Amino acid sequence: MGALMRRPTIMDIAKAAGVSKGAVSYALNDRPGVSKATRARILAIAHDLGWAPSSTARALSPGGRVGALGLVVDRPAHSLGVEPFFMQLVSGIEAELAVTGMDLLLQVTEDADAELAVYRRWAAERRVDGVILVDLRVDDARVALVEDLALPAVVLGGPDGAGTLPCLYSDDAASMREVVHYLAALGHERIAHVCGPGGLVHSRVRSEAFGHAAAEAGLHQAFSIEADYTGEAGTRTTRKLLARSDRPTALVYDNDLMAVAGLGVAREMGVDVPSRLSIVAWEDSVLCQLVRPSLTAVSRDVPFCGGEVARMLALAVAAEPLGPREAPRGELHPRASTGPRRA
Amino acid sequence: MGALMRRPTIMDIAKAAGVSKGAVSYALNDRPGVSKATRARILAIAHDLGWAPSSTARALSPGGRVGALGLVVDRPAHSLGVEPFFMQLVSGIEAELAVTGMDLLLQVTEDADAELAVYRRWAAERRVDGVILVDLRVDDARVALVEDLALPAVVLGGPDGAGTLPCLYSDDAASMREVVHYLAALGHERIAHVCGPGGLVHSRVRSEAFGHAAAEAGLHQAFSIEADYTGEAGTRTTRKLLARSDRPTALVYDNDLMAVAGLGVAREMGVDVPSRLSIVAWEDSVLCQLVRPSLTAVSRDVPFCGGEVARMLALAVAAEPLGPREAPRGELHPRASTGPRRA
DNA sequence: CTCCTTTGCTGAACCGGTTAAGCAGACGGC
DNA sequence: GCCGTCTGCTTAACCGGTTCAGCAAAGGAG
Repeated sequence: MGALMRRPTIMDIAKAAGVSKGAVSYALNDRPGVSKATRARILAIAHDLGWAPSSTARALSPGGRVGALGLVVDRPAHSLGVEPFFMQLVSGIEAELAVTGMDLLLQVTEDADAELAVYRRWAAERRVDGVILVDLRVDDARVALVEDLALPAVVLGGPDGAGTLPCLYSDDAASMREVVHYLAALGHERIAHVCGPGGLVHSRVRSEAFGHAAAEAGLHQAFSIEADYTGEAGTRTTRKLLARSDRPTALVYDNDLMAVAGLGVAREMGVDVPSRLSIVAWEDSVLCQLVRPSLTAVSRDVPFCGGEVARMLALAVAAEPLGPREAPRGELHPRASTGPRRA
Repeated sequence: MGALMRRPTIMDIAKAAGVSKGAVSYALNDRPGVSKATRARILAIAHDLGWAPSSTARALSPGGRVGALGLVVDRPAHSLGVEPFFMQLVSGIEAELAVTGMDLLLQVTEDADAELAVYRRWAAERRVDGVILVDLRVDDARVALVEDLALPAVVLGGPDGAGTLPCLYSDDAASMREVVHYLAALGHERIAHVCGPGGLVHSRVRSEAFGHAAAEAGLHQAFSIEADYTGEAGTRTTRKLLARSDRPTALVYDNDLMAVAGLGVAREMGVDVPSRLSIVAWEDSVLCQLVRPSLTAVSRDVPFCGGEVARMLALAVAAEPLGPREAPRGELHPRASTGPRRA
């Protein structure tokens, strides 16, 4: 049988077909330069030999692509673990990449500088063809860096602060208006918004939208309070809010984790949800559906966004011009944690 | 200034230093063949030029490493999102890889065949130096495949079913005995164990251990019931269990997600936790600490396991012989969801 | 029949590293 | 003074693809 121990190369195919390396390359890449018959013969042999292109060799050629995209997640490991958002995003990205046979490099970093270092390394070592930026910050150093490195990138977020980079944004302000009007319609006046760090663009957008919507609805006791997305912050902040003499009757949390924490605190402090306190979570997830009472949540199709952003990045890598694109906005899913204000 | 637009190569360094490519390579890789003085000069120039090795070029050389490890996660996207386990594992792996400058390729697949296809592709295209196998199944086809492909791999799980592959296992049986004895000491006799799919090795190990420990403790009404790790399965199974006339007084869940779902069902059905029902979750996570009552859980250091398995894989890639290794066992963290059985 | 174009292929350079082989010069032993 | 060895470097092949220039043969136009 003369079993070939090493993986077959195009040279092996060329010998078997009695043609040159070049001809094989043309045939395998569907490029002109070989006759139909020769192409078919080469493809058949390649298939028989179980040939697959060496990603490293291919990437080495001038203009060659690595066939991989990168995603860096810069959040403390423990909070990250419990947030469905990232894995949902990742599975959406992967579903798209699977189509094109590309891969995803995932990196978890502990701080912003480490994240910048990763992009620098990826660019220098040619590890990826492009990157996806999430959790856009105000004056985000990453935007300037990837522009400077000429590393193709797409921002999930924006469009403010995305610089010249293409981005996929959702109209959080509109969703926030929906939430506020919903709570106002239920009679709530003292509403608190537990938001994420002010350094995050989407956090800022939501807080501003919250303020505007509340003013529009004539709610003068509504306010935002900053937390950091972790369960502990949710617990701490909620305790403080519920201990006030002018206790809010409704709370809007910027993520599901803090909302669940808040629900726990309410229970602990004997504040019944939803009769005494209404709770709305921003990201929806199984979590919101599992706890009791189940949480009213703003739900968006995260896997879809992942796929979309991957598609956009593929275009950006191919140097296709690309502007900001809008994702379907998050929709409010009323569940058991919200109800009319009791007198 | 003569700014160099393209990334510097060793050829650029060689020219600047007035030596050959080979000398530069020796210097940069800390290999003999250049004098101390020349080495220092070359390193300085490399640093000035901001040189970084091209991962693709390096990988192309005979015996060259790609500098990346692969992890495939084969679970439905939505359940995966909420389970802290994977992200914890990933961040542990990354922390280790960051030291050596390697990368992690993550792939999420929807079924076992797709997972096998990924390993085949990675091996054929030389995308990774090795892979980490999680969620070991009984008669796992992946073990045979990676052995066949000569793709270095480490199993997180086992040691049964890991074949000749090195593995990192934890003594789940011992942890399960601890759980059962703890519940027995609280007076519980009717204990149900909501386990994962029987096809998973660790699921089977835990179920058997549960049965043995219960028998040891003289609990003849203890039994395991299979579910699939999703929240819905947790909900459904718990409903069934709590509706029985001989309702269990304690439930042990094989993951945190199902435990949280179970807690919700108990609340819904008016079964108070912990006075009427005790609940133990297997994986610990922020989730267990956030819900009310907080969940008693078996906690293991998942990030540590991730780091350890990455270290082991690095050794396996370097063809160092490697046997099964034991991870610290999961420890029971009693919280508010367990208490003495009430008459 | 000649000239020009197209088709189909070959040969070789190239990407950016690694590494074996070769070689000049210094140095030491006897 | 001669030989052998070690040091420090160069040269060139090689990894597995892509791609450009070149070229022979076939086909069509005039």
